[in-house]
Amino acid sequence: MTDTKEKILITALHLFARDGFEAVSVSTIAGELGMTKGALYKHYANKRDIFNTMIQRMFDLDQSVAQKYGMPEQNFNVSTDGYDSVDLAYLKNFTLAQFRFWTEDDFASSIRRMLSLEQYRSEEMGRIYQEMVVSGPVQYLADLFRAMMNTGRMKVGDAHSLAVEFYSPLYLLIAMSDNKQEERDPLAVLEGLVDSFIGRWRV
Amino acid sequence: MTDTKEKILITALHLFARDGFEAVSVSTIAGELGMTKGALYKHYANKRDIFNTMIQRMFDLDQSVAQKYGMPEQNFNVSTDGYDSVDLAYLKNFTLAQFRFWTEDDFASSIRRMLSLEQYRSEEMGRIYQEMVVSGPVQYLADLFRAMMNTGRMKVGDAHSLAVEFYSPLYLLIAMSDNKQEERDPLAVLEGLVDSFIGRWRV
DNA sequence: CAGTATAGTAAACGTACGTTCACTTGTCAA
DNA sequence: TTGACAAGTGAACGTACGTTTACTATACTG
Repeated sequence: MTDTKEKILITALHLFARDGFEAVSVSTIAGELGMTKGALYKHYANKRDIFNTMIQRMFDLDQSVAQKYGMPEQNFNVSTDGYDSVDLAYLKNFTLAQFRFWTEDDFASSIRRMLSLEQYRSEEMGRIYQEMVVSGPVQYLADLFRAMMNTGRMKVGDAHSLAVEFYSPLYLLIAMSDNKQEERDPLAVLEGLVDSFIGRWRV
Repeated sequence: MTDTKEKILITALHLFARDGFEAVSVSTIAGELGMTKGALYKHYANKRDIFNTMIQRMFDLDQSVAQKYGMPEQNFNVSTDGYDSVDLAYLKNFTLAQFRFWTEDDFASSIRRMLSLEQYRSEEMGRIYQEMVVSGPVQYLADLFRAMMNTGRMKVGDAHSLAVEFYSPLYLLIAMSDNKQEERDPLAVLEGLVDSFIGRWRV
């Protein structure tokens, strides 16, 4: 029962991430699982309910990942507390882990692609997508850099611009990884750029 | 006649850019223009024909823009000829113009958002999107940097990594600009980062 | 063992889709 | 003036959609 409900969620997520919510039919989801669409309504109230469950799952996952890597919780709301123990070297590990998370983790990668397809449909979806992988991380890093500058753990500069500079390669390389046939190892490129950044801004 | 056909194209493009091709109905497009859907088929063979015309228009536009700014033609195929007269200062102007083009030009901005919504639906759409605003520009810049290094117009380094470093802020700021309520001027941030890059890599 | 959820099927519901067609209108050249 | 053509209407086509319903088989629980 719970197993079937979970299979529906993951199957639907994969389809939504490729074609978008509206372009995927309930019949297709059910067919992919070898069942009829009627059975699907024993587990979810309607099509939108499947989608909403994914979003809820994503919010839950985000919190647990932030805790796992010891970073101050984002929860898609930036807080300026708890930055005291973070330095540039630790930030590097977190950044590489973030890349792997958004490209290799099946759920995270799928939800990211799905939300990128829904981001213009409503103000709410746009906000969620932005806070998850666009302006959210930038805002977060800017606050982090400001805190590090104030406590002498980093040279002083324009925190917002530096946040854009630091985060943008991660964002671009994630987008590039959606396309296969990439010859260069994106993780090596990312690591090189992070090292270069650290070399220029560490005290 | 030609005027109506053009209005249909632009109206459909705006709708496709917000909701995606499949989620927009022919009735909605016609209704937006105050006509019935039957009339629409006097101008386009079917719904897909409207979409294909947009793509063709985009390829045409890309060529003319590349010529306008005096850059060697991309045409979504990277060529290593014609890089001789380009230097880092000129590249800065081109980069700022590119940002304005992809965010302010109505057609370019709409087609970019539409293709981002279609990029996972087929291998072909993914390739077009990538070559237009993701790996295409990176490849192009890498070739450009290599040529500049070989002729002593730029310090020597890893061209591909530098291309990612140079292009990624542009790509991220374009994505951020899709979300309003941005307080900082993205063009100023971009210009600052480009200046910083030039300062580090000019001979 | 009887009874009651649970998880599934198959068919039907009304609605909306993309597309076609017969028909009407206006324009303009022969 | 007439006749062809371009552009639009509105209804109809068949199909597919999301959802509901009546029914069935299975499995746990008193």
